[in-house]
Amino acid sequence: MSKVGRPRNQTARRQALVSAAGQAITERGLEGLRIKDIADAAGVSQGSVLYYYPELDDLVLEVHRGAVEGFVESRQRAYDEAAADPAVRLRALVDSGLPASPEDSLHGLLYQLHRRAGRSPGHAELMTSLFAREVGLYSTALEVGAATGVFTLAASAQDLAHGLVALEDGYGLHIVSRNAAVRPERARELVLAHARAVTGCASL
Amino acid sequence: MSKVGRPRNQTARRQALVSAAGQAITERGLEGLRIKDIADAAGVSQGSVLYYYPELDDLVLEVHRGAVEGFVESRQRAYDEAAADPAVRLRALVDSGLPASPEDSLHGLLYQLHRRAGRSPGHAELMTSLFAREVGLYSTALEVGAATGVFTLAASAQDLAHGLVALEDGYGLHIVSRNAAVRPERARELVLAHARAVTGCASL
DNA sequence: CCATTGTTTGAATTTCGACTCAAAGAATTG
DNA sequence: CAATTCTTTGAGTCGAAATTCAAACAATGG
Repeated sequence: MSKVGRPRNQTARRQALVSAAGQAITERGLEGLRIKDIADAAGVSQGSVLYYYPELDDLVLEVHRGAVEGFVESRQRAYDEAAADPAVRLRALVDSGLPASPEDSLHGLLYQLHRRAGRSPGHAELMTSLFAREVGLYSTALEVGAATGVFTLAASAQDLAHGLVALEDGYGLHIVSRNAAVRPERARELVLAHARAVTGCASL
Repeated sequence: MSKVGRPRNQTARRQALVSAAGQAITERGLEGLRIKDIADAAGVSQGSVLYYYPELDDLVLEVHRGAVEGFVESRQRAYDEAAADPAVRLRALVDSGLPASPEDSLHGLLYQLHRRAGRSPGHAELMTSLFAREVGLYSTALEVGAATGVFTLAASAQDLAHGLVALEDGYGLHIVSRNAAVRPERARELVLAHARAVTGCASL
């Protein structure tokens, strides 16, 4: 028995491919995604890509999963690293949620991948999960603020959190789509103004 | 001179092709768009499609233009046909701005086409123009309400209008992407709640 | 150091859809 | 109706990218 043969580090290779695919999608878009690009970016042959991902859709789904994970973690980190003051933390959340420019690659990638959601249940699930987690972050921030008396919420934390995430998504969509009327700085100001309004916290 | 030959109704044919292309995009997505599908939907041969649109991108741009135009007109109509009461009119705008279901084809089409904006200036321009016109509609509604004393605006009509459009876009994106946590009815309620908050108009 | 199995390659093949084009069909003018 | 030009067709060509595959290349166990 036990002819192990050669149990290589498949996970490492897979990880490299996912990262390479993300890069390729960022550069040429989902539509223009070619196996060759992924292979080149990862420094392997086309055959290797297919060896690990006979179904290319699985790879794209993995890219999506990775992007969602990375994004949520970065926001969680922004929240945790901000000073404990609820207003500061809420502001940190807002700052971490908008694309800094039309070239912001993580946001660009996420919007690209979200488009698949209408057609693919797997992607829809990831988008749903991202939304839920972002709502969770905002909810917590709002509730802590309310509990400490810094915020006076205009509605349930849940509802307000939904609104903030949707607002961010709307502005973000316009930013990455190069709508000249929506500049990142302006979007940030408007989201903050909205946050100020619904929390009754002037120091935001 | 003057051998007119056969000046057919090119515009009618073009219009038919644009409509057929819109249908094809709705069904298979921008990525999967094939000349054959357009031809089939229009009931002509592939050659004819190329005869009128040697550059397929031009056709897609035309689809986008048509979708934007149709959407803006439908909202304008919704606004005009509502009773003159500012609150009723604002509500009509909100109602006409959200997809009624994940299958809403006009909204679906628009989100699909907006994705090209990041990569194509022509599409970016259309998206920008749509945004500006929607903002215009909301601005007017808000200003009329403020002038008649029905609304008490929490900020400039411009800024509030931006916020309402972005909010709609954000929720709309989740709806067409089949995010189960964002139901059309709920989204509508939340947008209205936001409108109520920023206008101080309880009867909204 | 040989046997076994996992991995990688790249050339050959297949697939699919865009694009070409010559010929046929239709409207208009005179 | 003859001449002219616009329109339509669809079979054939072309090219790009996916997919296959047999052979070469490790790593590990014994």
